[in-house]
Amino acid sequence: MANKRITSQDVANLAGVSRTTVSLVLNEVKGIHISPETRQKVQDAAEQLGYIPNATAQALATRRTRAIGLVMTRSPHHIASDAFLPQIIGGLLDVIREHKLRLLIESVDENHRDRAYLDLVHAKHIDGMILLTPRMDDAALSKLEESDVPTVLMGKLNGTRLFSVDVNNRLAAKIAVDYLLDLGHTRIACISNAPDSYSASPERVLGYMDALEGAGIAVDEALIFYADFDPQSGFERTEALLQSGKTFTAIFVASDNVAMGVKAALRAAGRRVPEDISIVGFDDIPWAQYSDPPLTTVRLPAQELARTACMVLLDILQGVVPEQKMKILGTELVVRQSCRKL
Amino acid sequence: MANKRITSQDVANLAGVSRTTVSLVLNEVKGIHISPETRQKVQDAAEQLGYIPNATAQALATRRTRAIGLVMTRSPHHIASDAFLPQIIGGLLDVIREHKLRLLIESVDENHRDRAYLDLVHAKHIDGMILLTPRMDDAALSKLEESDVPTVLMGKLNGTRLFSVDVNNRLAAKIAVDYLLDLGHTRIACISNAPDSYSASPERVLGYMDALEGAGIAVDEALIFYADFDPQSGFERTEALLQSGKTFTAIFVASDNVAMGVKAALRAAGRRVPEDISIVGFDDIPWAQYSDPPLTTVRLPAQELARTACMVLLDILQGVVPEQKMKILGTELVVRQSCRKL
DNA sequence: GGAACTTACTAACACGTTTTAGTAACACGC
DNA sequence: GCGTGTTACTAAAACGTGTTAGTAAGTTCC
Repeated sequence: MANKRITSQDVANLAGVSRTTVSLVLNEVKGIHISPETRQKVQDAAEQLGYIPNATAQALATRRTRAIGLVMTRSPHHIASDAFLPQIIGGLLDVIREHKLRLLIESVDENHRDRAYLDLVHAKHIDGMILLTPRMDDAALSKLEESDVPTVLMGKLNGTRLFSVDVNNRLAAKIAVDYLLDLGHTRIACISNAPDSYSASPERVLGYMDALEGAGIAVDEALIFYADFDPQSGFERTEALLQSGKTFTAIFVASDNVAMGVKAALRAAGRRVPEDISIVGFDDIPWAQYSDPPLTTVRLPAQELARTACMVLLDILQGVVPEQKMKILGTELVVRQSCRKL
Repeated sequence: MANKRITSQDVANLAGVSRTTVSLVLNEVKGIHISPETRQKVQDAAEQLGYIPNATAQALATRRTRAIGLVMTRSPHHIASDAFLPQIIGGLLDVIREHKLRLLIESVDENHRDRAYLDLVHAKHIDGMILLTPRMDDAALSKLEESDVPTVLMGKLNGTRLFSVDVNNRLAAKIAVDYLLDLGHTRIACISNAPDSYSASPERVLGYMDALEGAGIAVDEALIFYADFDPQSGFERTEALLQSGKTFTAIFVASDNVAMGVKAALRAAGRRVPEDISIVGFDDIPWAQYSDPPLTTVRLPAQELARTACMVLLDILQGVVPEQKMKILGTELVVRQSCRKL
């Protein structure tokens, strides 16, 4: 049934006009005069033939692919257990669909990411990109900054020229730890979400420190651990924390995903939540409210972040320069049942 | 810094050859004779200029976009809480990167999906597609079947001509319920993962029935509920189940994601897992092993499914016809601590 | 009643590649 | 010295669109 592709030429022939006219009518180019009758003829012909413009040819002619890329630098293993990814993709798809764009997912591996970012855009696969969880030590990023590739970061990066969308990680963490302090906890451990080369991680630890200092409590470095995104790493850090022999009555875990592992490790060690140990998480992934006990956590508006990042990128692509370099979205402490009053 | 795009013409000029030769050399076209010196000259020139072929132009000329689409028919809300999506994307990216392809994510909304599938391919955005959780009542699918668009289904669809990759949902469900029977349970409820228009859902319910019938237990329709992918729906169905007044000692929940809500509802009603109620899940999402108690569930090899689907699609794209219409991957009952012996 | 403008279109080029059809030069067999 | 092959390349067509520059006809202005 190899039905030949229908081109704008076919439409032109059927309508009895030139290909140019077809293009002008179907793209609703303004500032140009086409008679209503001709317009109708073209539309009818296109309809009748079921004409679908070839996106590739359009992209070549306009030098716009109408696609944006979501670029991740994490390993396939980390991607697979990222509870946020669906929310982010959901948010992006929302905006993208409205604007008739497409979404390309790319993961750039550690080794040759220096070229990869730029290549993506140079090869004209995408018009611009959204960069997820950028690392501060990423040399490739500085190349990106120098070029004029439309880019929006999800996450903060100190001293970058790039546009970004984020939450105030430090303040949100402080509020979470303040909550534990208010409940009377004074020995509070901290397990951060990721290695400290990922900007959100040290920010959240700083917020943890801010809270302690605000309460006049000395920070004990031995109570601070850095996990690695997934529950397993939370499990391991918690084992280390328990074996350290340090006493503590609460843990601030800067990632719900990691907190899953933390809770499992506590359970394995016979410590109950919240009776023995209180836990505050971070992110409010969809499973946080269904865990046992329901996790008290900081709600990070993942979908909103994605939506906003996408809208900023679209602005840039249309030549509109956003008024602010960095957009900060609000967070909210969601109190559930994983903490108790001392 | 608007550094002009470098084209193959630039490379040709620098190397002192024609554009054709550049193309022949860089694409390593075989069956053609180019002297080693010329070959070197071209490669040097390309290297020196940092030449990156324009993917759009290549796509137009070759009529291959080197992109495949992951198409979902679920709503943005469901996408956001889909614990599988990251695994699937991870699996796809694995294969795709090896083959220097790209991955396009598309969600097709309920309303106008009749055209949407075909348009994607006709517009030449993608060479082929992987369809996630297809619905049996999807009229658009039959149009897809008639066309010769390279497509692979993740999930089973009765009587389809399309290639598909799946697990044996029915058998896997039977094994899960057999396990509960072996533990001595006889009053076993069933909460399926999704409405029964999604093929996996009725399959799993059938497996549940198979097990009961195999044990000589009559199926009680009042113990069977259909959830809607997310934890919330599991919560609600469980409330309904509890209010029905029916007695039961175990629940087979055909989705870990839904099981999260089921457990929360049981907890809210004061029923403990596994002391009062045993639960077997399905999927083995990354959080199943970290829930409290760790969830006994059927491991569904999500990444492998995605990888396999992708490889089948690539075969089709290269003109290789897979020997089997349907590839079935194995599942495995992962026994943890959410069930007790009666 | 001619210059200036507007309307309604179209011819032809541009986008950057792949690929087909060729060509020129040289070798080989007889 | 003439066909036949082979080697090493190139000119030009093709892919399907967007867009610029132009044209012919009709209208308005004074």
